[in-house]
Amino acid sequence: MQPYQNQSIHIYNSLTGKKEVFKPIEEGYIGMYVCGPTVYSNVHLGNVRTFMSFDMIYRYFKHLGYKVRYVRNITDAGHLENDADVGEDKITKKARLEQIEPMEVVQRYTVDFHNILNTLNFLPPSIEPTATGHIIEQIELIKTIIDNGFAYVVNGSVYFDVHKFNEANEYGKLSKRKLEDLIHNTRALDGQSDKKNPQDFALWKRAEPQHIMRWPSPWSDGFPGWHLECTAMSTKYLGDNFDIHGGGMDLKFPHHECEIAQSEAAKGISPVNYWMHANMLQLNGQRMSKTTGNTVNPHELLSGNNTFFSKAYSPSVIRFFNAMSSYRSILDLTDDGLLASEKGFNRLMEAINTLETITAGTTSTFNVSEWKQKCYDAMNDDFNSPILIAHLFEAAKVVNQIKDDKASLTSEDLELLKQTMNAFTFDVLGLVNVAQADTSSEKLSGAVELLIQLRQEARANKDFALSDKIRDELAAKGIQLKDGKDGTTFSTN
RNA sequence: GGCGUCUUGGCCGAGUGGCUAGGCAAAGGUCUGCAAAACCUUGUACAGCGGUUCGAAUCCGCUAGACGCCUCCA
Repeated sequence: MQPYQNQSIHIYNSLTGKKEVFKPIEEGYIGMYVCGPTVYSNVHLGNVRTFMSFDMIYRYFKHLGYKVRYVRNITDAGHLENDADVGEDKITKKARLEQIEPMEVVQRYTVDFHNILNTLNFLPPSIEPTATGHIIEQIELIKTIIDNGFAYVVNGSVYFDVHKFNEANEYGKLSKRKLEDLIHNTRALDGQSDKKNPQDFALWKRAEPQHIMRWPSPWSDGFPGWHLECTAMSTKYLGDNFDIHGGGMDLKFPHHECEIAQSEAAKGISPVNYWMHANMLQLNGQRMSKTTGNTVNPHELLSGNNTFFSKAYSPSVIRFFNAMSSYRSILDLTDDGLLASEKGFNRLMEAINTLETITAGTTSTFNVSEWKQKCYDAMNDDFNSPILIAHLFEAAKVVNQIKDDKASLTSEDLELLKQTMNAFTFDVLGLVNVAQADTSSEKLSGAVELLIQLRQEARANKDFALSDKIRDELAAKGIQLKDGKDGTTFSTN
């Protein structure tokens, strides 16, 4: 019996606009695809937020005992910048600027991407396929779409015929757009396009001579369209119809809309049962933007080397901050918000450390099993991590009350509380107990313990000048002494 | 301009047609040689104006504002 058999998850499905009961295609197994980064520069912090939310979702599924195949791609072939593009994609443009090979750019930023995610305690996906590794699959997919009459070839490029597709299908059902509206509201293009209609999108693009990344195909030496790679890779590893497809809200249109169209045109079935979209990350109430300079990258956030925040924030604090709001809400990154999260996070960690030191009583004044189910209910309700955290704080309060002899738990309940706290805090939310790791350094704690003892003696002799000196000098070094009932402890910050 | 989302206490941030999270900050208290830290306690908010309802912050309409996509930036 797996834990998921006792839980009923509801997921907000972007396709229907409703929370729906989650039922995997195959019981006990989940196929989940999330659009990964384009590795032509440092990964965008907003992108990291999306991946962080899906990391938490992945962790929760695993916690429930599901076998999850989580596929997150690497877009290393670049994608077209716009319709008027003469065949140069983002990756080659960057490479030329830096005078290096495109695959060198890809390699550098892929490594960088992984470093950041490791630092932030992400679980690696089950498969991390690259676009360049699936050119053949993409070519095959294009052939099928052409054979089915939904794409046409012009000058060595292949375009998806949106109008033809829309005759018997519904283009726009995910983003709630109507083709007629798109037609009326599409800006006049510069007329250089080979496309029959502005709404059509490229499946294959002929490479211009200066384009370095290119592959042979039946139509031309060229490269695949951006929307195609996700369709090719998701269906290859998860099947023509799979459970969950996620990504950032900005990908809903046109990217995900085009994925649906490609799949339906090629296979005749809708590819995804549950579409999930993480909302955007803002910086001080404004959209992050390179052009206006209102942007901070993950390295700068973690190092504190930026002009937006008063200090560096630890990976767990960043994760905690993210989990304090819903993945479907716009999240505004601010110094005040991060500071508040840091304090809250530290308080939670203190309570979890205290939990290891308290002892069981003969009765329970707190219903642990009921509380435990509330934690699950929170996550079952479209992964409502803010509610989960509220429950964790409720438990933290109980722990502190037990420490003050104002509450008690039987040993069974205490054990259950420990297990549940740890499971949700560390396994599901992916937090790391930094404070504990810091103070476990033996040399440091040995030295500080000695100072604590000397200060204790000074205090006993009422030599407060010395005792305060020890306290203040340590504080200046970032070591805080905490006088409690049962002696003095310390923490580093 | 089109389509869509949102507007909650000092700040952040969940949620629900009546039982009104949580965090941060604040105030009071406990502890302490004094502090700090920690802990305890307190705090009735839902943009504005109408409407539906026994009852709305929660449903409907209008207004104002913010944001997103449509157009390179995730």
